Amino acid sequence: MRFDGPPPEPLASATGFLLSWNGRRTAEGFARALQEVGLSPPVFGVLTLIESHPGLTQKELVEGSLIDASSMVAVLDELEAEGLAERRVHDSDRRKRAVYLTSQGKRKLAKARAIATSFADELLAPLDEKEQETLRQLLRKLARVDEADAR
Amino acid sequence: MRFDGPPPEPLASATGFLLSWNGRRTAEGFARALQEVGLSPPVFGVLTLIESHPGLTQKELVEGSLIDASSMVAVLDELEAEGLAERRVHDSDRRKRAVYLTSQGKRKLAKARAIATSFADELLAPLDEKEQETLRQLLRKLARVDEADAR
DNA sequence: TATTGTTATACTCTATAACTATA
DNA sequence: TATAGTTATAGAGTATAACAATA
Repeated sequence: MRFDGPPPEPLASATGFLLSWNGRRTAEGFARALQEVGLSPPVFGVLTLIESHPGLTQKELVEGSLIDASSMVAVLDELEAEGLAERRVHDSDRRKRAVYLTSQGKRKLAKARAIATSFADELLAPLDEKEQETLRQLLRKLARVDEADAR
Repeated sequence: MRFDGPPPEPLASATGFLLSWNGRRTAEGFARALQEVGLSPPVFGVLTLIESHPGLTQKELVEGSLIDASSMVAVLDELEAEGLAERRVHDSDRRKRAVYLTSQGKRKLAKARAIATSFADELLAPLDEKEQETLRQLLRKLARVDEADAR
């Protein structure tokens, strides 16, 4: 799909279409930006998740992410092959693997996060700071993020 | 990808991630809703485009949509096979095909539009009307829709 | 018998490049 | 020689189901 120009009318007046279009454009730009450090968006997401909860099992990573079990195997294989994360056998249950970042993984994640932030700044440049914050809060509400926190 | 619950923290605090996540969820829900009338989102988009500009050539449809030339062939093949649109040889240039909706295509589009509208209502239900309008305008601004109009 | 992780496989979507027919 | 449309093919991304190891 092409994202060089604005989305075509008459669809561009519908909020649902605008959500899809902006979302897809964001995802593709984000993926392109992350290629700089050789990461894909799912890999970046999993790195982020491991950092905030070191030692999660693969199953827990699957539950806490948007990725299914077999894709998680591929992601972790890649992370291990590049020395960014490691699977350790779980203490009490040898079926389980506890996953940790290596120090190299932590450094890579910091780099990737900087790239993601600067990409987001560029993406959101058409909006001033107040508008950006309004958008963020509306999107959180739409995704029901805060309701989930309140559970 | 799963969209049953809210997106995982800590990513859910980033506007860029929220854009991708909401966009993808919207696109998938929209696709599921359209299955009711046997249409895919690209097919729906092309139907909409033909309706607003009857007689466009395939090339013009490609330029006015987000779909590349070879995918457009597949979309139009499908529309013709189902009797929703037809390709006519262009008057002055026999390489070109001018594309029109059939009356059946117009009826189907009306049905699909009703489904799309009711899906969007449901999707946007967490926001009140004023918030929905704010979101719509922020997304248009982000997509630079109005700037393009002003050109 | 159930669960964790793995493998093999198939499916959808889209992009690329080669081909045809007309200009 | 260039353009409109078509066909064939390949690639990314993801999902499904069968399988091995362990509980």
